[in-house]
Amino acid sequence: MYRSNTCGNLSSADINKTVTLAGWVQKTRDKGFMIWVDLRDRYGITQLIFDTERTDPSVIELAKTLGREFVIQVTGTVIERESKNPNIPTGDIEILVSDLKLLNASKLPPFTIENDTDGGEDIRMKYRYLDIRRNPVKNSLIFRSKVANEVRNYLAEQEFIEVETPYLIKSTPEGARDFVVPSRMNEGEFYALPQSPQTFKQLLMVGGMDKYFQIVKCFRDEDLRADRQPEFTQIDCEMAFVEQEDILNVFEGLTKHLLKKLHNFEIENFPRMTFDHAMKTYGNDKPDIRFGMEFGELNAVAQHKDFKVFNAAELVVGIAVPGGASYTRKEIDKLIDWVKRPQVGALGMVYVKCNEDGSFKSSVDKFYDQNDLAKWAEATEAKPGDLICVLSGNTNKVRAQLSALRMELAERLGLRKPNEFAPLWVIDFPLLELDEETGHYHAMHHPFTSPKPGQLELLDTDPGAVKANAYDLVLNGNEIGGGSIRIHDKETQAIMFKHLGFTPEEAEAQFGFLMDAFQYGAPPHGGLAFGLDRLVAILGGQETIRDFIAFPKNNSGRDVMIDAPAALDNEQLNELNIALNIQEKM
RNA sequence: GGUCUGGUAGUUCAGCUGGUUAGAAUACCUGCCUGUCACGCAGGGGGUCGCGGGUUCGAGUCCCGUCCAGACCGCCA
Repeated sequence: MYRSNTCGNLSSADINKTVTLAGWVQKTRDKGFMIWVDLRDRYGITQLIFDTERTDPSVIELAKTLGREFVIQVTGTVIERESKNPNIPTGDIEILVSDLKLLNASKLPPFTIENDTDGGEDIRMKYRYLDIRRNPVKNSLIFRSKVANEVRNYLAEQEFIEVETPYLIKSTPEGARDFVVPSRMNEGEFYALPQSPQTFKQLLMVGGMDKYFQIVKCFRDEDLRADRQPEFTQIDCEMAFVEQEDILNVFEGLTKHLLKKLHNFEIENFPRMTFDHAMKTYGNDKPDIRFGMEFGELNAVAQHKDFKVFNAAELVVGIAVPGGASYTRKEIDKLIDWVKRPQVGALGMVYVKCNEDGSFKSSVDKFYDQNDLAKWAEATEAKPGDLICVLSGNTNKVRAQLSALRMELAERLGLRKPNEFAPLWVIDFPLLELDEETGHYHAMHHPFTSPKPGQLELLDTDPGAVKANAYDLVLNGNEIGGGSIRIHDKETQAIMFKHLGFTPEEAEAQFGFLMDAFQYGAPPHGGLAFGLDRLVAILGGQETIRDFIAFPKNNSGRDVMIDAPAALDNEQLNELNIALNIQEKM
């Protein structure tokens, strides 16, 4: 037996007990007459004491050699501390050690194993196994496990069945790039790793599985972000014989269950907002509604004077920044520089200070009088003391820019409170999205999404106006889940593929198996998938998902710990019938 | 593919308009210390300033290139 207790559960109730503990040396404090050692495991820290008067000299001698992160086993008596530490759960007691065994020594760790480590991201990733010993990472992984358990509890209760779908599947040209795996037995052919189990879960519905879910890895070979990894985990769900309303209810229930179990946070029915309304009011299809600062469109009250910039603009739109009227000229100039950064891309910004006395001072006083500005304030719901920030130009671009400004200012003003949760359904997404570069439409969600009833005909006349039975669940400005009611008949699916630019032959070659299945009694069905990594991070109050993934990849998709990806040797390449074609860099 | 920021001790960083022997904190090592818990005190070791080239009497500092890391844009059905 390595241990009788953990380092987190002894208290004054255990005084005089003989216990055996095992763990890592967090820290030694050698006072000469006594040595204290903080012993750490997953459960906490317990203080060990080696006393020149009460401990065998040979044990003291060994204790003096202990360094950080040595793995030891001790046996001793639980005693009451002479000076207690109220900051930790085990602070009333310590272990008077009688036996010390060194289980394994440790090299000096490259960074300190503490909550506020001295190590940067880089070095922590290289020694991730040491990083995981730190509370922030350890607790994040434990939290993730809890979330996954609660998901399973809830869905099992609702009679969902967890089914595993294959990881080695077929590449399709739509959507994200696939990770590709060469087949040794099938010369010159490749599997692809799934971007999502989409078609398989639909086939499970055809197979009568009715209510399916899976906590499943998905893979996308696209560039990364703080909240995007090449392999990520989805809570993937599908239901048969359901309408959109049924799905929203089930997964609103799941989200409520998680908020209740993990944060004891209760909330009434989630608000619902159409995609069009979200874009108009927040410039964004995943608005953070923990705070206001809603868009006020100003075309009607700003395009009647000689200000050419506004008159030429498709959209003039502003937001009111609470308390912003007190910003200095310098601060406002910095704000203007911020929106002009290439990442945001605005050409400039007009501002209006709403003074406490009800008057207005703007950067365009030359063109607009107090009456005009009062109407702007009305449209943006600006109060005395606020600053109205106004952008103009191409509708889509301006909305994106003002949305970026809204989020940035809210962050600076502390309006994005991590312990507040504001879920939201965004519904009625467009079915298709125009690719500005190619001029072609592609599926906004995916090609299996059904159009709203009666809108199929619109596809020929005004494809951009067709709305889909598609919905996203948004939490605090993050898309945490999305789904749709699917197409379940071959004819409609064929029409969709046609509009997405597939020839009938291409559609048959890539998705023939699905359309075949639709001919054998496919039930109406739909579903949704949550991004587990992001969901866990947001529920955990963090922006970055990396600490909620045990072994994440870095910005360039590398695992710096195992040093992957890596080259294959020639023997392996030969076996796979692969010849490399790498151009020498000039 | 692009924009921006960074790379100096084990680690996190400072290092001005180019100018003696490149610093601090922390970690580490040694000694001291009768209740520590961010222990304290005294001392010590520790550097290819990412890499390559250039400008210069002289480069951590300026210029060019390159590699690496991070954030973002494009991308992510």
